[in-house]
Amino acid sequence: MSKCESCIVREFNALKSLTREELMRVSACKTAKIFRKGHVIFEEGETLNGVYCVKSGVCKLTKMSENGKDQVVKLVVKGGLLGKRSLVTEQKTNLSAVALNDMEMCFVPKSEIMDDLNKNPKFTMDVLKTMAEDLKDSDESLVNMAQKSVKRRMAEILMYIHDNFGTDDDGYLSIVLSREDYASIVGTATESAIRILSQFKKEDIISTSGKRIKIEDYHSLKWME
Amino acid sequence: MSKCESCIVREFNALKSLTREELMRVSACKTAKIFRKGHVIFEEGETLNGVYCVKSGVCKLTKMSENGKDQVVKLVVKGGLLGKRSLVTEQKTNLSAVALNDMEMCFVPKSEIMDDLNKNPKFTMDVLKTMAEDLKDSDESLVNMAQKSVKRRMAEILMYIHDNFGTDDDGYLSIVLSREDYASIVGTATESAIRILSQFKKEDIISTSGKRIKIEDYHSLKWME
DNA sequence: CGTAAGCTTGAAGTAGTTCAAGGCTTGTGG
DNA sequence: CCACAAGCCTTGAACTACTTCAAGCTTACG
Repeated sequence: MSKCESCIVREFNALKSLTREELMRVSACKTAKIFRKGHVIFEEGETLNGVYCVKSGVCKLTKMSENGKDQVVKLVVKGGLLGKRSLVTEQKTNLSAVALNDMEMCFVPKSEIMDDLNKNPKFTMDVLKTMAEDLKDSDESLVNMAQKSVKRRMAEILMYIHDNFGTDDDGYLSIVLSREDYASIVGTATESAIRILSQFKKEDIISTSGKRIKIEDYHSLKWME
Repeated sequence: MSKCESCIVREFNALKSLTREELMRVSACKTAKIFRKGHVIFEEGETLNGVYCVKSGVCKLTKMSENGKDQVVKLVVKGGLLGKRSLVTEQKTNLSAVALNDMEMCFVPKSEIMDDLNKNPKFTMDVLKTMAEDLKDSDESLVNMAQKSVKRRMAEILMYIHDNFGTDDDGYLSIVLSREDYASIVGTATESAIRILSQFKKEDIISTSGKRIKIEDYHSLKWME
């Protein structure tokens, strides 16, 4: 098992503010875990006793609505921390996390890191900053959800995935989501999501191959209605 | 001007974690401000150089969508802090704040409080906790917006206002919002908001008097579709 | 007491949902 | 390696929710 001190992922998240000694202590207690595609990492309502740090792979954070449909709240990739909120409050988690492909993660027990959170202001400040950023993103999502059309939201999520997570060698989006996942991100019925994607396909804005999606005309997506 | 040390509002927000000395210093630098109904406290994109602490009155935090419509993100009342996010990150604010009725606020310059944020872990932790709570609320709102009908969302915002901000002596909601504000919270056209409220009125779930709203049958709201 | 701002209603149009059926992939066991 | 089943993906058609424009009404306020 590699050490936290030398883990590249550290550069991407709040752990970078820990001192060398703090990191070594954390490193000694962490557990590396592998989650297979589709695996539920944790579920809404569970008590988390630590945070997960994503080393590779992608997962979705979802919340169940009263109508029985899941809503995707956020996608998390390399460097992201799962369970930040539960670390700070004493509450159970309000989201579920599901692996979208095979993932490598490090689990750091709460007990190890709480002490640093209370004593290292730089670290606390850094967690605070990522939280503030999350909050800003969340405001943005809320407005998008409330005011934009399904078509527009779909265009934006495709661009978001393209820009943030990139494409594979053939030019297809490297994150492969089911139509149901897309529907759940955009907040619509699966059929609606499919219809929008079909329309994009007909207009030569995207091309598909099974579930995979390639963006052919990025510019058209950008100026969508 | 009264002192922060003896301000009751302090009990409701993160300032409670400041030591007596810290509070006295903050107190010496704060400015009391009065904002009249409808007054814009700050606007999206402004650089805030401090936080506002609400002593009385209510304000809405809104974000402008690309379609030109405002979306209400949050209502803030006594004890709430405005500009928390801008305190932590060095960024401009992403929301606008508008007074919904006459408000009393204290303005604390950033310079005064940043030092405490860096040196008093208890205070930082407390800000972190309220931020985590905001984030949870925000997730909840996102799911509601994405998955629930306008009617349902309207019912919930009425109950929310009733439960959190109470009623006046006649039983009317003590926060008075325009139909446009309701539309902007629920994320719909003003006419839709009006129609839903009219429907509630016809079904004797609410009664109205001008803009004011009284909830007659709380139970019907609760079991809405 | 007049006028502007906000509330209400109607009617027509559009976007999104739902149910139902059929077609493709992918993976599995014979 | 093929066949078949399960799980996606796709499409159609009817329905419902929401929007938009347009007009009339009520209330608050100078």
